[in-house]
Amino acid sequence: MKLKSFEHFNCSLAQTLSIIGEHWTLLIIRDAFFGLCRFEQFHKSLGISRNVLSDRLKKLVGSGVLEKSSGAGHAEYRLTEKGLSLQPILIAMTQWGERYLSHPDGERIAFIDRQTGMPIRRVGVYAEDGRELRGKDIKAKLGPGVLSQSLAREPAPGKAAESGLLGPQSSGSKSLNRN
Amino acid sequence: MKLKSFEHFNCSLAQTLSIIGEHWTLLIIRDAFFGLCRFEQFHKSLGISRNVLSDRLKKLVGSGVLEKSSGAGHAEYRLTEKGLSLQPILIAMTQWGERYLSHPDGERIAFIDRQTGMPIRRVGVYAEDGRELRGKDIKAKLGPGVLSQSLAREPAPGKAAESGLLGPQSSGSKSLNRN
DNA sequence: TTAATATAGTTTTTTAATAGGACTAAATAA
DNA sequence: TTATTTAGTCCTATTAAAAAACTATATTAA
Repeated sequence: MKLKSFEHFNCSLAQTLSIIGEHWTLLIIRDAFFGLCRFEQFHKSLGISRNVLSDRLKKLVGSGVLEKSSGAGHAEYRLTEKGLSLQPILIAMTQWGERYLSHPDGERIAFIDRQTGMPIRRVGVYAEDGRELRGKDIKAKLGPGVLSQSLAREPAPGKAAESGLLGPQSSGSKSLNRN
Repeated sequence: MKLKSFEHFNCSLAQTLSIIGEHWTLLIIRDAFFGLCRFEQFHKSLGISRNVLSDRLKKLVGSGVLEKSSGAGHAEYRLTEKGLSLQPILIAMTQWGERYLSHPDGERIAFIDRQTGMPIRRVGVYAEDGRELRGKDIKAKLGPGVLSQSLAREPAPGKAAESGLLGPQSSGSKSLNRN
């Protein structure tokens, strides 16, 4: 059957994954952050099949993450503002890999504040006053984008409620953590 | 052909994707953050095929993101410390979706500091002194985990250099942005 | 001008992964 | 004992990805 898409879930995470969650997509974006912009560059850098690369670039242009310019005889793909805003996600994932999948020879990559030369603060969840938050320090508050719909619509029989994605209790605010 | 795995790239992001980058995986983890812990709960919540769910749960246990306990007659899957540390990634992706894929009825989800009741600071990249950094404010510094290997090993002929993933210039520190 | 090369794809074939449903085994409840 | 719940496994049809060959266009070299 056709690969199930996440874009019909009324969930910001699921819809984000429908754009950047496909195989290869985030590595293409990563290369774009490192300055690659041409088809052959992505192909060589990643070893990705040309047909898949072609498909992914089209989708990324279509979703506004990359923009294509066919200026000087050859195509160029560059990150838009929307694409540049993925930077915290990429860095958070890289830092997680550095921490939990570390290389025996030591650190692979660190991110430096160009202005001061100091390492950046670890990407994490911080309170407005700067405290670092984790697990049950944080709760998720649902807004009208999910609540209006979940009150108005009945889920199709035999299918899981898509708003039910938010957990067993379906309204109010929930801990983003066990218990 | 077999789906190409990213785990042999010497790259923290690629290896992280080899663990959490498969179809459905991040939504399973999301549900685990919302307190779901049983096979049938994930199946119903997501509408995922049972065989795929079984496969993903096994892999997540194998990589230490979830732990399985078969205590009270039924299996339970719970986030480990390693899994809980994915929270900033999930929240950053959710916030990106809120911002760029917004729902017509308004906000879907916001994250609240339980202690103060205030919204959390947006997950982003911050300097040690608290300034928010973006694009070319940040540079990537390569460490021994990539440099020692890239000096010692020659890439296989006909294959892209895996350390070449870090862009056209292969050592020193690079901007994590175009320019 | 013609030939060679570079670039950006498309097409084709093979194989693996997913969707969906049926089935199974064990434990629990009625 | 029988029914039900739970956590899977198994099977089939279809889709997506890998790999390589091919095409079209533009640029460069002879």
